[in-house]
Amino acid sequence: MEAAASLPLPASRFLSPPPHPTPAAAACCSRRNISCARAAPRALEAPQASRPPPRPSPRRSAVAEVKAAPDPVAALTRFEDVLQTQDCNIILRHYGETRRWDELSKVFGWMQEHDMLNIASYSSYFKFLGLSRNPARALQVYGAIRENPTRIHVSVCNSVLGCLVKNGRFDSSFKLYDEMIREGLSPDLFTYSTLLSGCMKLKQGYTKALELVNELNSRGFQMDSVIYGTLLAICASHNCCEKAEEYFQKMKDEGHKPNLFHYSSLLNAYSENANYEKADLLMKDLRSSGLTPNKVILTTLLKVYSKGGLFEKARELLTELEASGFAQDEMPYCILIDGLVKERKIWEAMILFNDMKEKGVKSDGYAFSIMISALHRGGYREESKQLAKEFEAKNATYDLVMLNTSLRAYCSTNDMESVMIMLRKMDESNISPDAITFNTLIRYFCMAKVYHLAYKTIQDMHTKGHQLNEELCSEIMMQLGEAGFPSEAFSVYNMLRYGKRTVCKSLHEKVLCILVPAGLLKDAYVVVKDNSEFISRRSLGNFARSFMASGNINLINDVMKAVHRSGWRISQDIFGKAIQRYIQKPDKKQLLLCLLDWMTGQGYSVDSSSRNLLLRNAQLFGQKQLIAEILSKQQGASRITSQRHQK
DNA sequence: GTAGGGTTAG
Repeated sequence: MEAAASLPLPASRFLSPPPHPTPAAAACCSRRNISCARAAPRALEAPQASRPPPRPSPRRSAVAEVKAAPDPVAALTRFEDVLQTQDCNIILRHYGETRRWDELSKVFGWMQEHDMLNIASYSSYFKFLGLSRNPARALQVYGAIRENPTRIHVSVCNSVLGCLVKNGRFDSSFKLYDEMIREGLSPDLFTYSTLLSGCMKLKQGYTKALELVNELNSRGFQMDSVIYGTLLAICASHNCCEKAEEYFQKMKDEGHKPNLFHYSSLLNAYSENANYEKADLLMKDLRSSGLTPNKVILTTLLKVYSKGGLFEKARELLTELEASGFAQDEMPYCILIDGLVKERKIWEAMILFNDMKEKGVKSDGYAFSIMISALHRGGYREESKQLAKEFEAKNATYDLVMLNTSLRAYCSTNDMESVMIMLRKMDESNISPDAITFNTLIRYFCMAKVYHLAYKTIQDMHTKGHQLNEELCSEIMMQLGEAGFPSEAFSVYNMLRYGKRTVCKSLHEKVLCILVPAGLLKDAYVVVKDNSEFISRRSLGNFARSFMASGNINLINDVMKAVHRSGWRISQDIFGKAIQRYIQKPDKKQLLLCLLDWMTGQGYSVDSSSRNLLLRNAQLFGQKQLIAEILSKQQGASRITSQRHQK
């Protein structure tokens, strides 16, 4: 404070004509938290023509100066003796309302350092952090609040929750809400409408909304028109048409007059099932209640007709929309074009699309993407690609859907150059690919037989956390195997296997049939060890024989056990191959003895040629006696087992 | 001047 006062301040800021009231009086008023402007009885004095206009109070002019300052923090520091928390809040809101997020955070930080935060500061700041898409910062600031009364203050809580919901962090908003309740929050209707709006885009949103409605009822709250509005929208987006009707009626019964938003939500709920009879009745109700349908209502009605296949009525309505100037953007056309396309009236759709263009209606890509996809689906690949090119020539901006749509059109006509242009556009526009993008590319690379690119794309897709398409990837796994890339094939297998979903049982055998001929026996062993029950005897046998012949000798016994666990009786020739391997490596005698012991335990025995081989070479192991004993024990055990089998 | 919601197209 002292430091600030000693700064070389420009004289004009403080030495302007004496303020009214005096600084001392202002300080006195502000300490008692009385607005100086109100305390001064200027309004009662008859204004004289000759009197100068009243001067703003020092606090008000300080606020004005900070708002106008190029560096708000420096300006705040200059006025820190004058400004109070509510003044700083005005400044904070100013930066929020003018969307100067950087200054907003700096002002908040300054207030924090100077211990000048109150409930209103937090509430406003969280609201603006929501608008500036910065929920992480809101959580950080909220988490740092130590005082419990502030932490559980209802408007602070509501604004943090609102910030999360606005940014799509629905799950964390519900979690945080539970925590707030545990800490002592008493929610109000604002809290509930905030949380309910989070249910709109949630998969299980309707169920969650019901929970919240029950909770607010049990706390003794009455639903108001805002809550009903949110609920109707939730019903519409979750295809709960009857529930929407019920709420609409209940709301009316409780004396709330529905507005156009309520009507359009219910109308939208009717459009999902194309319930045009009810929609027509609702329109009558709307008009008789004195409301006038607006663009959105009429466009939603068009959706009802279009989804219901009532194309004549839809066309009439579109003409009406055009006449009212409500068809200046492409949306109503898109609705009708989409309806026609879904009824396979693709050429009618095309005619309407061309009409729209001739009328000079600008497309941001929606109408184009509907037509491009429709042509592609209908097998009109070249026409589809031509439209993609037309859009590309007219429009510089793309979004993810339009990029995916164009990409598919180019891929299916094998236009590699255009594919690459689309990928570059994607990079330039900072658009992250989604699962559709990846699968389109993977399919294309596979079709074009550039398997290494298909493989790279699968890797990329997996790294970015997308669920792989099993059918497609397993096809590429096979192709990689055939093309001589068994390690890559195995890597695709692992990405599928260790992705979240369970994989098709036949996948294991497929990869095994790639790994074994390629000599990747250790990888093959990994596959067999975990999935032997899904692998055919034939493939198991091939694997075991190959492994005994050239697999890692230290794993031979493990492989035997794994194959045995599948329920398959290991054939003699496989044991024979294993024994030949061991004889070549006398230093592995312990492993050999283990194998022979294990065989005895499982009722296996070596055949006569292996037996002779062993006895002949027993001195190599220096265990002639021991080996002879084991073999004779094995024969005895085996005799009993085979007798048992014969019975 | 602390906090709330909702409508149409790929």
